[in-house]
Amino acid sequence: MGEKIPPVKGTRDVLPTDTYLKKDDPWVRTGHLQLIEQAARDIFPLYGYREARTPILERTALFARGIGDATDIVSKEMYTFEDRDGTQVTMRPEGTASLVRAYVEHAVQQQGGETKWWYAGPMFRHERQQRGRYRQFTQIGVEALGSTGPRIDAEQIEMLDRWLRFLAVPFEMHVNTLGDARCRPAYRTALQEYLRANADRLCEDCKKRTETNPIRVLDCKNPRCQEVAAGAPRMESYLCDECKAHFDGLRESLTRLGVAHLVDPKLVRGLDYYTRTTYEAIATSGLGSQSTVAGGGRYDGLVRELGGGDVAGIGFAAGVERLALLVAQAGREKEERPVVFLAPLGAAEEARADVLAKHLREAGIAAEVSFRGSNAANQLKRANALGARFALVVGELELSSGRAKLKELRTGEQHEVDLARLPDEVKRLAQNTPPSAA
RNA sequence: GUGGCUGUAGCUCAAUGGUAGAGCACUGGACUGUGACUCCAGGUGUUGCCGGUUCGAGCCCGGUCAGCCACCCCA
Repeated sequence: MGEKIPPVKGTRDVLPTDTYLKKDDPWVRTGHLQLIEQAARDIFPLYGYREARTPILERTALFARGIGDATDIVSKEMYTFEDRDGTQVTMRPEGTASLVRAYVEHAVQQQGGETKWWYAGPMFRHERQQRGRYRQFTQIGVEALGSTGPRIDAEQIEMLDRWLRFLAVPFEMHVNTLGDARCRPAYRTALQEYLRANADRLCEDCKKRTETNPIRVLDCKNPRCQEVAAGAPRMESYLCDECKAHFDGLRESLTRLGVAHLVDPKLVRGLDYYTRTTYEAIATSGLGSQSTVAGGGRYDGLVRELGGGDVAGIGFAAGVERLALLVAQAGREKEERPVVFLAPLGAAEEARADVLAKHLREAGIAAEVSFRGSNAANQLKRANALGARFALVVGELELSSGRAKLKELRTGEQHEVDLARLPDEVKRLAQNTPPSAA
């Protein structure tokens, strides 16, 4: 026997049932992911977003330039390697850069108007894993390109709000503004000067952050740093007129659309490309310290940075595994179970059952046949374990008479049916008695 | 990348340094053709891995790997 080959660290299997999963595994089933994805697939097109699929593998330069060299993601978390022809390639750590590359590559700007895309797929970051953080994880995200005003920001935030509320996830929507290329530098400088003057009261990390990413200091969990942060200059008072108008417009729109939100001046996003609007949906319970369930913002300079025109954009990305943890806790899941379980008692009956199953499936009814050649009791036990709604025992009597008893497992009630018309009979009975909630 | 905690059967867990066990689940039977309740029977382990201490290690020690939690960062 060969040795067992373990999975790569930080990667996980998602399986349809959890009877073989460990109890303290904060993990989820395929059904949880499917519920989340299906909801996105249903809701996003209502807002005009259409699906785009881009490669998982991209040139390293795309992320280095798009996300920012100095960010943690680019500087220490990317899965990067040299392709056989010498090209430096990276397994994507996020989706926005790729979508913008595709937008530029195909000169989508020439079509005019807004471009709204959504995407779903695996992302890779080499981080130490913990609850809600994995090296391969899944994001569902959207990007809206070609519009500068705050109304589209509000529409997108309302869409995220609707999606999360449909999923019954407990969350709060936080919004903030980071200013733009004109007013952010002035604020950054003022903040840095303030932080340097108070460096003796900052933690070691924040002393570094003062130079690399001073806005992050505002978000530090260290109580002493928070005291310093409390007295720091505020972005609000440095916003240029345009940025201030944009933020005011966003909040008005959100209120008009009925989106509950709170302004969070400490909301800072880690990627370099964000300007003006930033927002995050933060879980209020159920997750550990990785409680951001979706985050996004405006990136008005990114398209130009990646070789395109002067095109504004805004998008968000949601962590599907984090959502799934919450959906699992709420007990919500897309279920797939057989409607009819066929239990044949001998070789001739098995042959007939196989064909009966085919007829049921042709009629759109989920059917499973036993392949185990066991007695009726054990096959019924199997039908019950699978959660089937009906069981049909096929024996000599049924073969000769062409009639059988269709047993409803929840109630134990048996209905006499004509095998030649089995799909119709099942449909008729399924209508009369609603499926059990269990 | 740093720190803490934890690794025993598919799962949940026992086992004063002295023969590795139970419950659940699974499979079969009681019931030669009717599940969920009941009863009976069956099997499984390189005690994560490597080394050390010891007459003897699942237990003690060191290392390592993995998982979880937190820092950091982010989805």
